[in-house]
Amino acid sequence: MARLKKSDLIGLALQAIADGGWVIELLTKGNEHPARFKMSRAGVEHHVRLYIWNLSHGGKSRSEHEFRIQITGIEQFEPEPDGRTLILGWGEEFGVFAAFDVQHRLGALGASPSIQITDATLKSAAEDGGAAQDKGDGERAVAVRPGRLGRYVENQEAIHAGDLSALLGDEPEDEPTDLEKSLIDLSANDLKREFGTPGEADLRADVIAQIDSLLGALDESRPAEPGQIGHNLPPEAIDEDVGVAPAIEEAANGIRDELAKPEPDAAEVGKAGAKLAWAAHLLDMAKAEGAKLIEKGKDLAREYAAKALWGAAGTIGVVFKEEIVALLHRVAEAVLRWLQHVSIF
DNA sequence: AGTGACGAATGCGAGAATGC
DNA sequence: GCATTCTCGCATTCGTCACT
Repeated sequence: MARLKKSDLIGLALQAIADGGWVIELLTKGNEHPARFKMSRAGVEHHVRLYIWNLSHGGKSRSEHEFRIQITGIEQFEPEPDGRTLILGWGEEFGVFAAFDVQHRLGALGASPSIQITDATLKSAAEDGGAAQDKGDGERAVAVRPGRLGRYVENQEAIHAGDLSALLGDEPEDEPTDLEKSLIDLSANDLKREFGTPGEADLRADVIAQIDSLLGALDESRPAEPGQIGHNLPPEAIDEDVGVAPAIEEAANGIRDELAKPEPDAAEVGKAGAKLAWAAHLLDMAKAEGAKLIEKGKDLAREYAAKALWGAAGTIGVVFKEEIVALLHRVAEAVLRWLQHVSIF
């Protein structure tokens, strides 16, 4: 069976999460295992530790239905402090990830322990998006299609507790728009860039002008007594009713700061642009789905955006917010034009 | 090209579950 | 109670890859 290299496995998982609209910042080298990374989207941010192996069949002498990962190269699993820990197996022939609950695997490991999952669970996930298998002792092995891996990360605890609604929901996959995909693609760190070429200054000035309009519109739509919002928006802040504006402002200011430099970090600009495009996407979805999301939304990021758009306290005018959505699109498009101009393929 | 490290394939054994 | 089956974990072997 095809076997992927460690760097490919890590890349596959990161790509699956990125395809869900998350901006990924890898904190370890490409083949370092476990991999650690930061995933962020519209003000929501998770630090993640990723353990991943190929999923293989149990062997000739084993049940034909048995698949497993074999834990090699580590003495024990170490959970990510204040973050998420993923134990994944990539099942190439099923096109799904197997995911195991780190809370049940925190003890010392043997010389070459393995963790099993059945083909029925893997097939079921390939069809339905996700599936769980009771392994006894309260442990559930989960299988998840790549397009929903981001949801798995967000709802890991509930899913291993048996609530698969986040994986099985009828909502469309959180597919990024073409604009977001293009920005994410052009945010690759290994792309060469060239600055100061003819026309580049004009494109750069256009981005800054659009950002100024956006920040101005945000200022105007701010309630009379806004309450000062902190710098970064930590994940736990989702529960607070602070709106999506701080995350937008942070991304916009980040772009402006970079573009003030003679040689900006284009990858950072691209990632921030993707964040703005995603915010616009969320706000569009929230507008379409209306206030019901505020009550029922399972996707925290979308709920968060819905609150921001509709104004949880009724203090923010929709007309202003629609204008802001349009401005977010314009900034992201301007960033894309600039990135396309400075990137060398 | 040689070497070592790593990871997957394979086989085996222990223990639990099930059926007679 | 015993035999069989199944699940799970461990050990060994072997192939692949990276490094020198």
